[in-house]
Amino acid sequence: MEFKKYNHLIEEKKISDFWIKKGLFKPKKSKNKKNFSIVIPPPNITGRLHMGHALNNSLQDVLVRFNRMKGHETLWQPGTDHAGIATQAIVEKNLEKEGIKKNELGRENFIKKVWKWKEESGGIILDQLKKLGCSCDWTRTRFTMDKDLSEAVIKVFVDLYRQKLIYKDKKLVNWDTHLQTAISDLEVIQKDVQSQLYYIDYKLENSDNKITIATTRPETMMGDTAIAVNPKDSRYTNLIGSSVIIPIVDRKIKIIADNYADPDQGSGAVKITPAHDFNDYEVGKRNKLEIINIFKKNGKINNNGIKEFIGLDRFEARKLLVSKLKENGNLVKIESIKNKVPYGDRSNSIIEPLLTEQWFVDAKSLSKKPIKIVNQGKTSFFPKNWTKTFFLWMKDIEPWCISRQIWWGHRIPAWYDDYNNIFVAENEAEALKLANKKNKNKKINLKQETDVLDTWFSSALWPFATLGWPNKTKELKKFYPTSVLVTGFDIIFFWVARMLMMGNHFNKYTPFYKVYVHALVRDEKGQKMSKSKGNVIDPIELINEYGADSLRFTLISMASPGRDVKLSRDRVMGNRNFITKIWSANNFLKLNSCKLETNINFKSIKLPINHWIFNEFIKTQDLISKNIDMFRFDEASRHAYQFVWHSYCDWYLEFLKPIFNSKKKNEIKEAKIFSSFMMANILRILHPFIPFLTESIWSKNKYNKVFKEYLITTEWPKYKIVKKFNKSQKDVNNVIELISSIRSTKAELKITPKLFCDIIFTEKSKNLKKLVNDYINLIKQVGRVNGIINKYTNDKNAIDILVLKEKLSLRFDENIDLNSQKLKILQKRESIQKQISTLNNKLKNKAYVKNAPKEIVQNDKKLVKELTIEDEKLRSIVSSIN
RNA sequence: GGGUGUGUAGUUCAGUGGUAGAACGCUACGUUGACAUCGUAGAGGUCAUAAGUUCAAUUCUUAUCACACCCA
Repeated sequence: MEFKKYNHLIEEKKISDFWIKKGLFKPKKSKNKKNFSIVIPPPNITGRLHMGHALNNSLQDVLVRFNRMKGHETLWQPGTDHAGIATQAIVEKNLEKEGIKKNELGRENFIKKVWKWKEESGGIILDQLKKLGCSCDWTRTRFTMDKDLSEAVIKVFVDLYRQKLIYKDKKLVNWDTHLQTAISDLEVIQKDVQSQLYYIDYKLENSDNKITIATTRPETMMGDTAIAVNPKDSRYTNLIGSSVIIPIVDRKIKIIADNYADPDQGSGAVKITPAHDFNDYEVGKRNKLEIINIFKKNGKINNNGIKEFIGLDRFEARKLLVSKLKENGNLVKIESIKNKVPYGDRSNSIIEPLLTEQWFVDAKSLSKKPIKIVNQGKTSFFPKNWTKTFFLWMKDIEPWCISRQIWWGHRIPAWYDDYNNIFVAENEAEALKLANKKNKNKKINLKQETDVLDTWFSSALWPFATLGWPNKTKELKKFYPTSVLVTGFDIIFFWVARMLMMGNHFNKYTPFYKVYVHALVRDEKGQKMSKSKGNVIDPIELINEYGADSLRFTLISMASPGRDVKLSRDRVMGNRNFITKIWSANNFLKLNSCKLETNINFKSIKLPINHWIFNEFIKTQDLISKNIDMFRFDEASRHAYQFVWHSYCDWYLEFLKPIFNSKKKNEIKEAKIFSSFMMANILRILHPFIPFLTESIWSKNKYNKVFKEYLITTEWPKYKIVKKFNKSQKDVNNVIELISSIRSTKAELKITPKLFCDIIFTEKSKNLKKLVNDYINLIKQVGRVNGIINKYTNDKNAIDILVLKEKLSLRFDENIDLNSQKLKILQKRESIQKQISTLNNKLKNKAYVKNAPKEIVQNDKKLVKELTIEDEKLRSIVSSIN
């Protein structure tokens, strides 16, 4: 009979549609009244599924499916975020292709275009997650710009403002001149670059003396308001307080003393430009220096610059200024150095510190509660060393700049009157009320703040806003706090910390009990995947080629704590083979018309191999369960793989064959039912890892009739080890060892495996003899044995071997060459004797016998005895070969 | 500069204070109508280096080296 191959493309699509159509991803009232919930880290609407997503969501799905099967009422809350800057940039670019400019379109119309784009292209990544098998409750899909979520954002903003935890301030911020918006310090990437360090002479006023400073940004000289030297730097003490002239710019500034100047850096004197450097800004504040801003918002020189530079881009200005310095003889030297330069993570353009008015969250105040919560273990990180990283940042947190000068996002609910008074309220009507109170009897003209909020501001509310907050919904009651957050370490600060701040501020409870932090997915050489390196593996491509199950199983099995996932195509292929193996094992059951029609009555199970496989299964089931609970996905999947392939397929199915070939009707019947029963249970324990294949086989085998459920909602197996089965479990393990010994002996003797042999007992071998007799039918077929010869003949074609420390002889029908075997035994003896002697040396050591635990010493003694006996038996075998 | 993590078989990784494991790869051989996307057998390790603690260290401590990441 020939079977169809498993077609993952067809099956996965079919099963996925089926689950969704039947609504099986929705939370289902639980009998045990326990709840389990996860909120998805919302991918942004411009995103496409990459390996990081695939790993992140495969792991969540394991947890979700596992807990659903455990009978908990389970919600996996999906959704996307609006990615303010990224989305605006894409839509803007698309419009430009049509010749439409954003500013001509106007704010309102532009936002309409963004929504249109979102409806058309913003859901792709969610469809990709469905393809991966994610069992989110898709009917609850949320978007950070949804009406209710936006209301939550506004409420949070207003509340925090009233609590003075949000404020407006004029500060130096990270300004992206390309996007023309402020960004938070987390969105700035410090990159190592090769730069030029310019040494420039500033002439002292009324003197021919000069002072040399070093800078990588000569153009900012136009904004210089001092030169700082270290008060302890004896080279300059006499110059403190005197004035110098900025070359080219021709403006007078003072030399001041400030500890910021490092005598060992450059010349020890440093120019101070408070408007364009964070450190200089502090120096300026300390010394009450003037602040001269020389840049426009697009990075071009403004009217504060010298005449011929106005309107030049910052880099052109630098070039021109350097050439002028050279001409004038002010440039001492240029040094090539490595330094860090700030870049915007979205625009990849150099960030300019710029003095502007922005909105800030008092992160310091909001950080206190999360620090406490994590300290108390109410939210805990796994692996736990991330706690330290979290604290390090949290305890040294800076105000969070939340305003963005873009259009797409939550517009800040603040209104200004003509006198620039600020009124923060949930809507304009409320703001007007406030304004009326303030400006009695005056005519009021309100204008809303044009800035929008940082996307992460709304993401910070994700765990409760998606559940209906601020309304007291039943979802909020049931599923908040969420059970676990699964995320990559790269967004611990961006997202996790901020959710902890907001969650703990606005709710009685912390947003999640546990945070499982997984690693990065890299390529097989351990390199970060990036488009520029061209080593990106597209998960969708792998899914199409090998199936979602194969990809999932690979990622899950490689998710060891604290280690990056090094993914290669070969590995996915290997796991595809595992999928195929299960499929073909099921074909074997079908071929033998194995069927499960009712549940199993364990008392009626007689066959030792069934006892064996069952107890081995229980061991596996418990290991998987325990390991998933401990977030050891790698271990869990390893045990599953090991059991299914090497116990069920390699041995159990082989042991079934002699039974199916026999004429014992009762045994055949039991074997057919029990093998199916075990298959059903295998499908159950594998389901969280490889949901598609398992559900597909489950439905084809009609197991839902017995278990009254689809696989996805069936119970996680709850069976316990049957003690009565222990004897046969041990026996079958011994039979396996015997058969393995026979096989390796044949291989060592270079006898074709095809050949059958006889078993002869040459000495008492009481236990072994009984075992062989009891299991002779299995041994005959699986071990290729003719039978047992009870009479010992000194046969030249026979060889003695040790199995389970007892001796037995294998007799072959053709001449055998014992020499290779002899060599093998001699090697074995050598290793045994070495072991014996190390053990004896240990036992001679009085300190060891005195200090080591008794069991250990006892065990050593026992081992010496056993090894000595084994060695003696091997010796006699060798001598018999002679 | 500060911090974190990782060095175990050819590769990717588990693991343990007291006999070193898996998967993939490799080699040889193919016997059974589930499976060649397979089966059987096998080779392969000074557990990064050094010192210390201990009766005993691959495991604990410290230092060094290498690599990766985070923060400044």
